[in-house]
Amino acid sequence: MGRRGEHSKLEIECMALEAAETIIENEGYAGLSARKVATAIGYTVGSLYFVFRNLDELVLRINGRTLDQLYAVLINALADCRYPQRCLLALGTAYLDFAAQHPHRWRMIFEHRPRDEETLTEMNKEKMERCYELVEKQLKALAARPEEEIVLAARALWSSVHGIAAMTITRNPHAEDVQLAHQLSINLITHYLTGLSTTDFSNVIMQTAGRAVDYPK
Amino acid sequence: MGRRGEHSKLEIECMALEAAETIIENEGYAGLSARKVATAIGYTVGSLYFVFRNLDELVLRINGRTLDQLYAVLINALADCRYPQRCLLALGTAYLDFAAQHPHRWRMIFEHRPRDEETLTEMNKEKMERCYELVEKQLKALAARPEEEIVLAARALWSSVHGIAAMTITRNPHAEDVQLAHQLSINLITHYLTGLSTTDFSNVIMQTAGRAVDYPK
DNA sequence: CATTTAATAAAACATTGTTAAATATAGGAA
DNA sequence: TTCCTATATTTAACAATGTTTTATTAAATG
Repeated sequence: MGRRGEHSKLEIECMALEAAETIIENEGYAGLSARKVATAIGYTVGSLYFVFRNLDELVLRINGRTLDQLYAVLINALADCRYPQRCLLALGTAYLDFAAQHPHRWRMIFEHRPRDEETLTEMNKEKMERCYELVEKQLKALAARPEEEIVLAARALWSSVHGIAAMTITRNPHAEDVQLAHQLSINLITHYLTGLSTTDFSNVIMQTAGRAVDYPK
Repeated sequence: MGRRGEHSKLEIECMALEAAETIIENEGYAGLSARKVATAIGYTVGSLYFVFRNLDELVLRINGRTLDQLYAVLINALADCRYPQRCLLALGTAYLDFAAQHPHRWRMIFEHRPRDEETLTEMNKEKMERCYELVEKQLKALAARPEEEIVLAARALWSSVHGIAAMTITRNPHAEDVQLAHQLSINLITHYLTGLSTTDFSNVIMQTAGRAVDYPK
C-alpha cells in the first residue's frame, strides 16, 4: 500500500531484471509475464510500467546484459591462449559453452521480436559488433591482410560459429549436442583458417553488385 | 448459419494454411492470430480447432511446407551447376535468397516455440536433415573421404551458411544485407573447401568425449 | 497539523488461445 | 412432405495476457 521510497526506481529496475532473468533461465521466454515478474519482486504489475516503457524494453535490457556477460566470457577465454589460431578456437568454444549454459537467455537475444525493431538494432547491435572485433583482432595477428578482407573473414567466421550453435544447441541441450557443436566449431575454424592461409586473396575479384559473381577458384 | 459440408475438412485445412501463410508473409508471426485466420477464410474461430489441435500445430504445418519449398529451391539450384564446388556455392546462394525472399516464414522455422518441443523436433527434423544430405552428396563428389568426415563437414558447412543468414538477413532485409550475405557465404565456402582439400584428416585425432580436445594443427 | 506530491496498488480494457455450449442445416426415415 | 437426428458451425464463455487509467496511501513540505 504505497510504501514510498522503500526502493529507489533504480533498485526496482535491477530487482525486476534479475527476477525476469531467473524466470527466463528456468522457464524460458514463454514463461515470462509482467505479473510474474512483479510479484517476484513484491510489487504489483502497474509498478513495472513505472520503470519500463513495456515488456519489450525489459527484454531488451536483459538481452543487453546477456551480451555483456557473453563478451566477458569471450575476453576471459582469450586469457588462456597465446597463438591466434588457438585464440579463435577458444572463442568458438567459449561461445558454444555460454550458449549451452544459458540456452534460453542466449536464444532470446535472437528470437525476441520487439514491436519496433529499430530501437533494438541500434541498442544491442553494437554489443554484437564487439564480438566480430575480437575475431578481427585475432585474424590480424594471424596474417597481414587488407582491412576489408579481415572484416569479411571475421564476420563469416563468427556467423558460422553462431550458426553451429543455433543448429546444434537446442533449448534444452544434451551433453552430446554440446560435444557435437564443439567438434563442428573446431572443424570449421580449422579448415577455414587453412583455406584462408593458402589463398592469395589479392587475385580474387568479387563483383556482386550486379549479381555477376566471379567465384574464386 | 452452419453451411454444412460446403468445404471438406481437408479443404478448410488447406485454406487456413494458405491464409495463415499470407498473414505471416505480410505481418510476420506477431501478426498471426486464430481469429484473423478464421475470418480470412470466412469461418469463425471455433472451426479452426475442428481442423487443428491448436495454433502450434498450424504453425508446425506451415513450417513443414516452408521447409518443403526450401528443399525444392535447393534441388532446383543444383540443376544449373556441374562441379561440386559450384554446386555447394549455389546451394548457399539459394538458401540465402530463399531466406531473403521469405524472411518471416524462414525465421519462424527456427524461432517458433511450440508448447511441446518434442513433436516439432520429430516432425520437421527430418526435413532439415535432407539439407545436410544435399551438402554431403556434393562433398562426396569432391573427394573420397570417410563417411564420418563427410557428415561432419556437411553439418559444419551448412550450419555456417545458416549462421550467415541468421546474422545478416533481418526480418526486413535490405538489398545490401543480402549482398553482404552472399559475399560472406562465398567467402566461407571457398576457404573452407580449400582448407578441407589441403588437410590430411586421417592424422587428426579428436577425443572430445573426455573434453580433452587435440586440435588439428 | 494540513496540503501537496509522488509511489504504489487496484481496477478496468482490449486482445489473445482455447473450450464448452448453443444453433441451425443436411440427409435420411416415417 | 415432415420430422428427427447427427454434426458442422457459430456463439458465448473462460482464463491469461500486456497496457492504461483511476484510486489510494505514505512521505515531504509548509
